[in-house]
Amino acid sequence: MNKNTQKIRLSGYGCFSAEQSLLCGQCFQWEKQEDGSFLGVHRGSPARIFSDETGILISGEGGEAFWKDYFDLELDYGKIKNDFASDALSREACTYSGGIRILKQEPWEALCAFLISQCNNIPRITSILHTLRKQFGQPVQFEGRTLYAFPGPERLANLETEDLKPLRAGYRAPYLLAAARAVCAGNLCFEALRGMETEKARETVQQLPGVGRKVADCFLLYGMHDLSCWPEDTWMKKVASVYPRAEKLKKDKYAGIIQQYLFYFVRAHWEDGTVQRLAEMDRIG
DNA sequence: TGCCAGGCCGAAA
DNA sequence: TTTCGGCATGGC
Repeated sequence: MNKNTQKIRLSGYGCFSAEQSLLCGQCFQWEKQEDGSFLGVHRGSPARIFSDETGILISGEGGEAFWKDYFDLELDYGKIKNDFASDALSREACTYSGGIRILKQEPWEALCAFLISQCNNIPRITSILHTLRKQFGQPVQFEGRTLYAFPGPERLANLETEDLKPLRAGYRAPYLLAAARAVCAGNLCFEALRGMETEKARETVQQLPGVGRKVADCFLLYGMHDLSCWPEDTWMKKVASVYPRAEKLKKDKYAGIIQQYLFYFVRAHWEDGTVQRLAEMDRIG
């Protein structure tokens, strides 16, 4: 065990599943292990995360406050779910994906992840980001393995598109470089974005090439923890097509959390017709 | 071979 | 203001 590695147990917070929170598509750096734990690096700190009904077990670097902040454990998700689950589809989404918490991700990493996400699928996004970390990130030794921290903008800013060929990211690669250069040149400042109203922050980040409304909202929700953002995508358009209440939910203070519940549930239950049946019940009721 | 995947962009209507 | 094709890539 490294000298900085600690074992931390967090219990009594509820509404948390490592599996759901780390693999629901909001982040892409955690790898599931055979024992059910998850291995990854957050803000340069490697860790193994495990959760069950008794709480969360963390073995790794970074202290208790560091991981409590990442998982946003102080926010009362039980209350949010109670307020939200007033119809059949919402209740089902809460039951199915109620272990999801919106993580407080590192902003630069989240921005890159959702630049890569456009017109892409989760396994491939994960693969591209893994290659990016391995090619350009700082290696971190943990439990006898080599993990990789996410490369900072300064590492990417001086590269050329050709250097990113191994990522197989296609037309998205130049977007990463442009974002890195904007951050390094001071044209995009995450601290400044924190002080802005949502609309102004969205407008600012959309000035980057490759950032439209969807990528901007994903970045604001997952990277800046603006829980009011609703990153509407193809799946949520499917929800809206059968579920009129989706329009109202977009304006909720916790719209992002609700969107993530619905996204996870609908992605799993669209093809078997469950979503359509529940939405129909809501219309009749 | 064709279509789709947590879009964006610029041109044309 | 809306619509549409192209953009890289990989899996099915």
